[in-house]
Amino acid sequence: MSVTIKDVARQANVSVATVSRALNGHQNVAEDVRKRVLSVASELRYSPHHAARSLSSRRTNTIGVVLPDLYGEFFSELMRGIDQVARERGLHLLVSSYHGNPREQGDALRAMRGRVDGLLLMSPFVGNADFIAENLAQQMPVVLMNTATPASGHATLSVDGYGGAVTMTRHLAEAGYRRIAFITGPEGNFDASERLRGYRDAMAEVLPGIEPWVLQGDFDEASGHRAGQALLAAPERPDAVFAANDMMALGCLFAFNQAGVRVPADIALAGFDDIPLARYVHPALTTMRVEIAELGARAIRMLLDTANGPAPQASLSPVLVVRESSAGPRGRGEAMPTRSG
Amino acid sequence: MSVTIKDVARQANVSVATVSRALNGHQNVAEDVRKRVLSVASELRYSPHHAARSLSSRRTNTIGVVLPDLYGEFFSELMRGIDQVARERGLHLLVSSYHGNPREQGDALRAMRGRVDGLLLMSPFVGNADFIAENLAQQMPVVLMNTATPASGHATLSVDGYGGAVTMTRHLAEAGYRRIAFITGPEGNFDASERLRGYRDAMAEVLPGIEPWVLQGDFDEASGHRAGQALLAAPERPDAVFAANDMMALGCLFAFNQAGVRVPADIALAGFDDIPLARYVHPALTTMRVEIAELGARAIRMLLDTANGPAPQASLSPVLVVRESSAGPRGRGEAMPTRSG
DNA sequence: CTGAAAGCGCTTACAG
DNA sequence: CTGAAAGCGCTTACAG
Repeated sequence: MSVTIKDVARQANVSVATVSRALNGHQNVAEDVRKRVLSVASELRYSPHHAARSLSSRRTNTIGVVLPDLYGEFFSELMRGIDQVARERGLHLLVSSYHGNPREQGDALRAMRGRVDGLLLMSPFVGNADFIAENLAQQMPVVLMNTATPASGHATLSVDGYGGAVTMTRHLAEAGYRRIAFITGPEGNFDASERLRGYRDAMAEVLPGIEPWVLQGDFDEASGHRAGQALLAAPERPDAVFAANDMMALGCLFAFNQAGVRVPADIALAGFDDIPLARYVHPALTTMRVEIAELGARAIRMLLDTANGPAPQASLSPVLVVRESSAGPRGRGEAMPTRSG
Repeated sequence: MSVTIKDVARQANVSVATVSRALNGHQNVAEDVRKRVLSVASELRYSPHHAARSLSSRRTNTIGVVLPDLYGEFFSELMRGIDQVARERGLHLLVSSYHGNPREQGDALRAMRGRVDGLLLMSPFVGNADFIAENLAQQMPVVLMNTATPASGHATLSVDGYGGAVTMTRHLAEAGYRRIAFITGPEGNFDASERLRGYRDAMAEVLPGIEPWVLQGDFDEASGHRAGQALLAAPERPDAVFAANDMMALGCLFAFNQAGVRVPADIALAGFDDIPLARYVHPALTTMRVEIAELGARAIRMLLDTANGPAPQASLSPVLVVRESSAGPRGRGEAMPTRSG
């Protein structure tokens, strides 16, 4: 058996109540008693039993984080932002991912009961507001990240994918590209649909004579690679490709490299997210920078600082980062004037 | 207040003991009673309070994972392997990272008490065996990953960094390279020192007339970039660079690209780990493949399956993956016979 | 097959 | 400032 508060109390000749107070820094403990307790505790290598403590105190000092996935740069960065704030405030994180499976998401959500004081949830499935309501414990404070939940009454923090896609599409058009293909993310995904919507609206606005050209992807490298190959096999190739995220843009770039297609001389390329890798590939990738770590940090602060007021709703605007992969088709960065409109 | 086992018991007209048995799938519950209990529980959206359950059952169904860091492809892959096995066995993970800070490592280790049934620990500091012993709860089952702990009596699973570095150094020598520089990892790091040792021994063996050439790095991209610049500024440049991990190799590649130095025509390059990115950069990176996810999966299986027998010690051998970045200096992959020996 | 009761290791009013 | 005691929400021998 490991050492409990009783062992410390016995050894220090005080009650368990006093040990508890001394260890938790309460003021109503005599200084010499406090010292004795602390010294006995450290001598015995006492460490409070977490479950017991949280059962009686009704607090866990832990924040739950439920994400669709954990792998890849995006989630890695997101966790970094969340982790840093948690650390500053002395909180632990209980992380759970559900691999896109709604049943597992429900399990994960329910498994958080009695383990966390609040929840950060990313659930980018369109139309799952009811699902969230059903699986969320009634009183659990929560902040939804990049989650489509109209009028859910929950606090939300999102990346403005629509605005970002508009900006990128305009940039490509202004750089002189016309046949701009778009590789979209998974169906039913909130981020994916927002970015696609931005691409379509911007195309209609700045290149009204040109049909939007959309290829299906699912946000991973392999799907970008397949889309790249499909584009090369098309009767008429695009002169620019805008992928809904950087991972797909990299897969696409790989396909172009293999086929000997030069970027941007033959086809320009752009992504979305600005993962660290984007600047290391050759040519470096033009993309929309999303401050992913900042998204995580702001979400957890929102959770901790929103006492009982109305649920705040906020969004982060991505920033255009122009690199080599979208240098103008007539030379390096020489933008052709837009003929359209 | 949220709904507890008492509410379910009252509503189903049975005792809490029976509810507990029904919910936990014990056999000694009448079928109709079980059905009634389950239906009431789901109707009430009952979900057991984790802390209470683990306090009384003395099991948490949770495995603790304590890592130096959480960011980057290596840890992402490692977590994927661990997570998959945990999922298969219905276990949760409590993940904690200590950012290389030994005090935080001690905190993380002690914070696991009463929260986990077993522990996976990666502590790549040389000579920290005492530290681990002091901060590990006495009876806690643990598997150490890539941790230097001679005769610690704990189960360990490691990557054979020494053997891997020997293999890579021989490969470069056989491909005809002579002035092979090595970018090493952080001082006092077990993996780093094993890889460096392999490089030195292999150099002495296959290129006895040539001085080893070691640059300091710390396993991240930026340090590889700095090392690459330092190498380019040297009076006589190397004809190959072997970085102790892929991230530093990528940083180095970036420095070479910026300076217009061609890889492998001017200088060959090799890394270690085979992160997913290694095949996406241009030119694709020669490296030692470490099955990182497999390392995690095997470690957790070791933890779960090692009942009370002697602590097993195992290691994984990396595999040489030759890609464009180390094509022979006289042409594509034409290896020059080794003159040495 | 079922229930009453003890107990897991803490925290926190309540008295003093 | 300190202690005795109740209680957090469960599980599990122990009886029956």
